[in-house]
Amino acid sequence: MWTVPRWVSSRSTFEESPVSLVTIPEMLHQMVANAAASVGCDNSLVEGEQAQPTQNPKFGDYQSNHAFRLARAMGENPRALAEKIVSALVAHPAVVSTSVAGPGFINFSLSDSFLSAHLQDQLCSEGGGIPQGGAGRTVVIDYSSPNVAKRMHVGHMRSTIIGNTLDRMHRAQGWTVIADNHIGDWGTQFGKLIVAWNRWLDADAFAADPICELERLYVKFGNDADEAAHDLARAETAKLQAGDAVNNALWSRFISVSMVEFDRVYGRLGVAFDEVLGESFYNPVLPGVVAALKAEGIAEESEGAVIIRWPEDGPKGLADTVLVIQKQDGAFLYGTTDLATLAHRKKTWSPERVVYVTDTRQQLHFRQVFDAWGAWQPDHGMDLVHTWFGMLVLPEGAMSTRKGNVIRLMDLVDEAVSRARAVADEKSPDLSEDHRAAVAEAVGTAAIRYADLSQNPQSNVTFTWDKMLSLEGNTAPYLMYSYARCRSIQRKGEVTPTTAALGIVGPFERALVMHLIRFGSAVASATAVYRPNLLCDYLYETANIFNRFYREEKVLSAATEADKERRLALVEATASVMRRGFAMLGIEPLDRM
RNA sequence: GCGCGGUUAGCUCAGUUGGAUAGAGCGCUGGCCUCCGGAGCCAGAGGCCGCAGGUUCGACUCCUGCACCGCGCACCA
Repeated sequence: MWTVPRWVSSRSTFEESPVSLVTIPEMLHQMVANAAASVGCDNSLVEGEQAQPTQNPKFGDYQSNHAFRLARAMGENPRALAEKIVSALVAHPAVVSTSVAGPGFINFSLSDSFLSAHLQDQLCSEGGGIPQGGAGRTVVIDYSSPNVAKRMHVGHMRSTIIGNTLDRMHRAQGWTVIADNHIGDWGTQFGKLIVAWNRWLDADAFAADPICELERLYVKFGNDADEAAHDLARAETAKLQAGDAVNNALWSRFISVSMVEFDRVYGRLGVAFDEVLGESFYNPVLPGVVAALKAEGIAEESEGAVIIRWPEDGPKGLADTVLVIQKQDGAFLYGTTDLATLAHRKKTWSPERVVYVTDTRQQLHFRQVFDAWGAWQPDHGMDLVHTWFGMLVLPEGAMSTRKGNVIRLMDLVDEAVSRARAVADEKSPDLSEDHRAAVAEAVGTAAIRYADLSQNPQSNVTFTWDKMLSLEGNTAPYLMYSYARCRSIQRKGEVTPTTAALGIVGPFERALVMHLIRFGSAVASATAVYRPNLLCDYLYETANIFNRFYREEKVLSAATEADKERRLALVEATASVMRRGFAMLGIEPLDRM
């Protein structure tokens, strides 16, 4: 069996590298800025700029737009300034040529040997070219958060998949990640469930499929409960909260059967948490939170409830809004829990950042919570991020248990795997039964993840089976197929690729190398804006460019041994980037499919 | 009413600090050699980037106004 080769740098020390730790866009910008300074420009007029890859190879490899920005700030003609800057550029071994184009673009062409050396360094570096900007830093990521006693449906999918991918992306960049599943395991629904359990439980049904029976009971309560049942439910909730032994035993049973069900889905989708601290975990400290907020003058009593109120001239978006942290009847709300959760996270992990992954409807809520927390703990020092995503709706409108149009996450996974199985049976009859089953599982679950991840998270999603489960075009199977092609070539190549063999001959090899060296910055920028779709785009392009290379250049039957070894090295470079990308997206790399 | 999003090809959607000729998938049309995997590749048709102004060397991108759609705004999460 082919194994993943270990890359060995052909250079003796990292210091000899012409690339250093600076990225190419940074390096080129620095050259331009130095030249600009030498002709009397003040670079501080424009901050935070970088060079960028060109759209079209005819403009060279990278372009700088620095002259435009300087020219604006200085009131000069951009084209003339660009020419002045270019004439002052200091020669650099990596740069083959520079030119001024159009109204003032400064274009660079880089040498092939520099580009392949850069790729070598990337492949030999610890993160495979992914900047380790998270080393020594801790982030808590809060995602998925389903409610106990109900099966997960496709409405839970986005938080789970996007959150898990952000989790993986952060880990790949060296962050210490605490993935926390803040499950909904507390509240008045348990009183109802206990009443329904006592009245209508079908023990056999519970034994066969516990969470299905719990759902039935909950729905039945909603449909059939009379006034007396509702009164009783309130009493049972009160008993539970007072620590009644029987109710507590039932409650923990509801939670444990729910967790078993959740874990089944998580396992198939490649999702795992470090902590599962639900709402109930914080329940004991909530009275203290409210008392503290009142004592600080942050919260006040109003109409019998305890609220936090923002004035008319309050922060943007919060003006004239209210957050209720304790109801008239004394019960606490999720805002209260969220504040207690922040306190716990600060005390336990002291993270640099806390990231919440929820849908758009909770934007106001988290602004309120973050602002209230800042007022309560002004020196907390945590960066609080709510990265929201758009609504998932069905073509016929909202999904609701009442309408009976919920699509369960497990059913979606089953359907995806079964469709993938049909394709595997058709396309790869030579693989064994077990092998095809494993391929179908990997392809089906990856297709679901990718279908969600490849969209801009903030767009709304209209759910359709065919879109969700497509196996052609810009989908996970396409990426996986391209990877399997790499592996197939390697299996048959019987030559261990080495970084020393890396090089560039011709436009297709060059395009591939140019793209592969952008991997790190693609990961970094996707993470910076919490948008996995940018990473999907990058990997889709990787597959595209590789497939073009594959079509145009023979690897195993290359004209010379040098061509073959060089191209085999490029194949492994591509596979290596894809493996790392797949790991972040939660896609299993398959050698055959 | 206030706030947050959205409006890009027939459909579903990308479009990173404002950059050179606005991209992809699906669908449609036409191709792919006895050679590394056809879940693939190549080519073509298809656009008033919601409308109207503004900012500037340059606007799908920034600003203002308008239209339509979605969501949120005190005791659910």
